[in-house]
Amino acid sequence: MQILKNHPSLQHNPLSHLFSFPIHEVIQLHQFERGEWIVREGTPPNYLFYVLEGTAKIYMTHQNGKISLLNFIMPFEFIGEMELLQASFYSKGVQTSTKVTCLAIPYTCRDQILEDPLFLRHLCLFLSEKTAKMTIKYSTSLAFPLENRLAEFILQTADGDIYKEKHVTVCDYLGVSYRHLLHVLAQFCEQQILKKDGRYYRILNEEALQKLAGVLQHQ
Amino acid sequence: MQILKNHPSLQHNPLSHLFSFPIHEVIQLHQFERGEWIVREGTPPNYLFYVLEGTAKIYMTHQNGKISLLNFIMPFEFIGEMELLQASFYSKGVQTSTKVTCLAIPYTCRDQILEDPLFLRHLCLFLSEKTAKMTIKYSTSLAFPLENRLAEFILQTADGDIYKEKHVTVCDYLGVSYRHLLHVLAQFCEQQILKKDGRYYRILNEEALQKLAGVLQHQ
DNA sequence: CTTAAAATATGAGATATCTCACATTATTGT
DNA sequence: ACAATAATGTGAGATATCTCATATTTTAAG
Repeated sequence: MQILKNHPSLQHNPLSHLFSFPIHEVIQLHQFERGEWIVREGTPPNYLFYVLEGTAKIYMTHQNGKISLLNFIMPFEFIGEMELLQASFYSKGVQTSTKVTCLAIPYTCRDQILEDPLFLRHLCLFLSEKTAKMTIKYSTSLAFPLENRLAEFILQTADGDIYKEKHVTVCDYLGVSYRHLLHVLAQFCEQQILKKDGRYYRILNEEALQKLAGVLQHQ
Repeated sequence: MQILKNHPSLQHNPLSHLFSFPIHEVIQLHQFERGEWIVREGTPPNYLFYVLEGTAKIYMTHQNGKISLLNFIMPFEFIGEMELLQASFYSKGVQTSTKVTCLAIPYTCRDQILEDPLFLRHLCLFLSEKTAKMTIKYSTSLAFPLENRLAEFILQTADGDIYKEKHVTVCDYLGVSYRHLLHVLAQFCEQQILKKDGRYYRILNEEALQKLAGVLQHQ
């Protein structure tokens, strides 16, 4: 992790207008390498982060050794906001998938931050969307088999007609075993929906995927 | 649904201190009978509700006809806060399980409400907890079989050593089929963990349930 | 009190998903 | 360039969970 000083993003940062005090005096710019842990599971961070560039993954480990990939974090999302609000919150692990640049506001400003109505409203909106997405994930995970959820995931993450996500990541994300993920992918290939092309999969029949994903229909 | 006028709860309501304007001038007291729908799925409400007494259930219907019972709503929780924040939010259905009394703030006050820092902070905290709970539900639902999740649910809802939740509700809540729920309950009976007593189940071996629930271990 | 609707119950067979064991290929750190 | 680690791939058998069909009992509505 690296702290960038005197970087232009600091003066004209996208959060400053949410605060009534001169946030640029305390805000920092942190840069993480790919694969670094921004937050270690169980250890609350000392900053509220706001991602400017890059993506990361939120993980948690269960007693039985299973690992859940709870979500991807994208630019313009917060990290550490739940620990800021509730000191007792159990921190999930956050690991970068790419190089990540983010704004970092030290928790020492907690009281000031949590009194700014513009910021709080922004945070409410963020949390509301976060809840809504997680609720959808929860309910679809119970109501539909992998076939449908994977179809949606492939459509969401494909680059043109090429699907190339890492299996290990995907099975943590969709909450199924590696074995079963491969099994359903093989099924898609048999049905001529996908075609394995070396290390990638090529989408042969996008309509079929859309049909499978369509039944999830979350508004 | 009934609107109670001039009720003492209105003057000394637990929300008034969160607002900088005289909320008691606009706040109402609504009372719903058992089984009534406070919010119809897909139809945003016109009020922000705050439950004072009673409990309710949040439902959503999937394309394939499956119904998810997303959560129980307890006293001192909000209803309709997500629609208040995001007009585009798809409303889930909310049905009372008992008689429910709640404070109702008309959406016409939206702009005033969403500028009050104390209220916003309270709402952030509420949403943060809501997200955290849903995240736990999501990840445990994927990582553990019904056996463990049901054990926890029985411990949470039992009245002394008597478990008497409705099967239909429970299988919507835990996201499994009715058939499978009965199957696992029968297993518990075989293992002498429960004993069916007419319409109820009696807990014979609480330690066994605690052991099963223990592996969920969410901090 | 009667009837319709909801909830409970059970069997049997299908399917989705998991575990484990093991082999092969990338990727990464030194 | 090499070794260690991570990721991929496959088979076989077990288990969790679902679907459907059908019967009985309880609850709610008129």
